Amino acid sequence: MVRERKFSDEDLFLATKELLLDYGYEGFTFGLLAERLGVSRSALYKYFGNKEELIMEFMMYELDQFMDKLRKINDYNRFEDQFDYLLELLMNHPQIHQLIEIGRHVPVNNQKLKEKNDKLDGLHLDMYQSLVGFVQQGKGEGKLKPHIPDTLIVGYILQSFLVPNFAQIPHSEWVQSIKEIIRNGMFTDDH
Amino acid sequence: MVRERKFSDEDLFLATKELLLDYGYEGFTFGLLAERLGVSRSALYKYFGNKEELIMEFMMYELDQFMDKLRKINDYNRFEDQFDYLLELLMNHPQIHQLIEIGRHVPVNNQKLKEKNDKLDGLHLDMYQSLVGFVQQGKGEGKLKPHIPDTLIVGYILQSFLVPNFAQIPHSEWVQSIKEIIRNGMFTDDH
Amino acid sequence: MVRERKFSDEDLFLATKELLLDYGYEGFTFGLLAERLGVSRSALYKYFGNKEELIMEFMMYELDQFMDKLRKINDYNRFEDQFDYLLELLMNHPQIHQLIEIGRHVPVNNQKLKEKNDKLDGLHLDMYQSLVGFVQQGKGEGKLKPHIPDTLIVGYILQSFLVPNFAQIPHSEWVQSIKEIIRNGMFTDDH
Amino acid sequence: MVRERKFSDEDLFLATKELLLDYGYEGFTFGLLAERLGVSRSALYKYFGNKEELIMEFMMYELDQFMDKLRKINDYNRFEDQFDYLLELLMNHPQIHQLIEIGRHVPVNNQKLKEKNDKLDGLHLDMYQSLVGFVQQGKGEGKLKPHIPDTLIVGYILQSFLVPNFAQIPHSEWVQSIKEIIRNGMFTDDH
DNA sequence: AATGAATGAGCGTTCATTCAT
DNA sequence: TATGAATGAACGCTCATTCAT
Repeated sequence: MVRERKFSDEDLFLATKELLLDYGYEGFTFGLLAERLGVSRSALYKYFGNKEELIMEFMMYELDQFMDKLRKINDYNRFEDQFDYLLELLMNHPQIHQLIEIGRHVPVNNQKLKEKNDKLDGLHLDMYQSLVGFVQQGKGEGKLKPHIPDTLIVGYILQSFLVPNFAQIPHSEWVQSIKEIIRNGMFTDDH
Repeated sequence: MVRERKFSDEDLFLATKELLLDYGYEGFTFGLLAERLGVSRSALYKYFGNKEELIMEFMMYELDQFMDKLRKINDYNRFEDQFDYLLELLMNHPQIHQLIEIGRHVPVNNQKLKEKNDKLDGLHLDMYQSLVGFVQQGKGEGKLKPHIPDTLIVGYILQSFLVPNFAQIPHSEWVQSIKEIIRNGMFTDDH
Repeated sequence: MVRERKFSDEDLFLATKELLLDYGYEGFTFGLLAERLGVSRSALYKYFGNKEELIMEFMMYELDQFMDKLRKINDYNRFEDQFDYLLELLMNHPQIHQLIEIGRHVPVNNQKLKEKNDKLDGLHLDMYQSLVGFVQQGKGEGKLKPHIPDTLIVGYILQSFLVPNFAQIPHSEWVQSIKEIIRNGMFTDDH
Repeated sequence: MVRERKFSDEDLFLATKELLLDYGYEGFTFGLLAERLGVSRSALYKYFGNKEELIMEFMMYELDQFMDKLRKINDYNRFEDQFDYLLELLMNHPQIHQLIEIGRHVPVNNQKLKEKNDKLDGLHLDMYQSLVGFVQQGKGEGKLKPHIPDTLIVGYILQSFLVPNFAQIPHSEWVQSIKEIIRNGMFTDDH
């Protein structure tokens, strides 16, 4: 009964993700996105009322997916296992932190957007609490140093995956090293 | 005899720095800069052919200054002292990494720009090598774990200062904790 | 056997009228009209080639209806009765003049439209002549001042109903006053 | 020291006036205006922050000029003379009423605009009061019929000059007839 | 007959950049 | 050296219009 769409939501969200990471919020334009999808700029407005809305929807889509996986951290009882699971997860979603930062740049002008933003904040909070919960479990088990602020630990772990791997170190080695730094730092023990 | 310039390079670069950090690359405009300097937009074109060039020049200026200080790391013989000096330095230039990231967003369109970009890459390399030298000294002294890639160590240290301090942890405590994570990780020793 | 239309011409023209009066020619959009009719925008194109055409058709429909009533003016023999009938009629179609003005804004781009426009002008002429006929009858009966141009009299009567009633004078009083001005002017007789 | 302007404010306001009358508020575009002035659209933004502002400024300019002349109505003592002066004035500014109506369409979004709007409302009020004063003087002198609402008299006089002169009746005759209708209506006295 | 998908022209607006003085 | 005037490309967005089902 009707023409077939030239692009799926997945296509669009994937392109959005790449462009956002490459150009940031300001640098992201409908022109860029439309070009990448092979459609006209105006076509995008059929699905998203405006730029903010598009990015908000994308953020929710992305965070939703991430949260589904993050919540599975509670399938593990021991902190060590949770830690392994978390790092594995972050490895596969290395830019989640960066995306969230970009999301903070979205100006919230109207009611409709405000609702989306609140929903997004909710997801954000979920994630944060999930991670703080994990940190506290670690401290409770005596595994994490108690005097380091929770927020620093959380931020640090997220940030770790943003270190650019210029020298193209093989992935597994890179991750192993990150894990080790997080666990035991960079310094040897004989100090 | 000749009219005096209404603004110095220092003024200009300082304003540029603040604006870049506040608004990002896309948000940075000649209008903002001119306004802050109290001159007309077109006046800026006497000194910088275009926006990219201006930012490139600024980057070089900034990196140059930073490198002058970074090179002083060699005034110290012991790795531990170098480490302390480096962290102190980074603490006072927390945005150096961020600025470099912004610099990466500058599109390189023409030859002239390409030359500047290469020059900047050169400085970048200097900095990188200086830091890698420091890392190797640390490894040589048996202080740094030898199996962690040099580039990861360098990147990690730089990145550390970008973890956002949302919870407003006092600065000295925050820095101490960062140092400790870098040195000895987040985990306790009883493992 | 065939699918039934989801909206009648009457529905459509009524909606068009309201929207035109509310939003003017520029503010009138297919989107608004489609929404009010509960159909898709593209459905409208089955019946009207384009926006201008639609408005033209509407104008003709509207003028036709009005003319049917206006022609009844000839049911009356005496000018006075015709005058009363006319004012009554205009009172009940106060926007007819306004709609005609809006109609003038429609750009006539192509041949097909030009034909419609000519047809509309024809109707317009009918109306005009009908009114001029009325005026001449008035002059023939010695009721209307012979030296005032026919077209001014016609235009004036039509225009009278467009004076905005900002002060919310009650309708009957307003109309009575208009009638009086038309008949005997604003000035008292003692001059 | 600087390039010469390609158009004066007078040029611009004149073009604005014509376009507003031809196309209405919605139909008026920067593209149209720029084209008529022979400059680029963006050049206009040097002088007017946005469309609303431009139209507001124009309105004030236009009303200011009109008010300067309207105020001179008080140079005359007798109502009859005032009446003659007023009609003469309106003849030379036939669209003033129409322009004000268009002015009402301008959406007032921000503070700066609100101020301009208030100023405009002030001018508007001046004009209205000036005219109502004139009407009351006429009633006081027993020249105007006391039972016709002031606002209708004012509106009617303003509206009179909007009757389109399709038949191209010579100007002086047209005006004389309008005057007569206003004074003594369309009807002869023998009724 | 009717639909949702898509396009393209145009709008208001911003901004880097060039021009003429 | 510095300026205000002007341009043109691009942006976010709207809407009449066409397409394919």
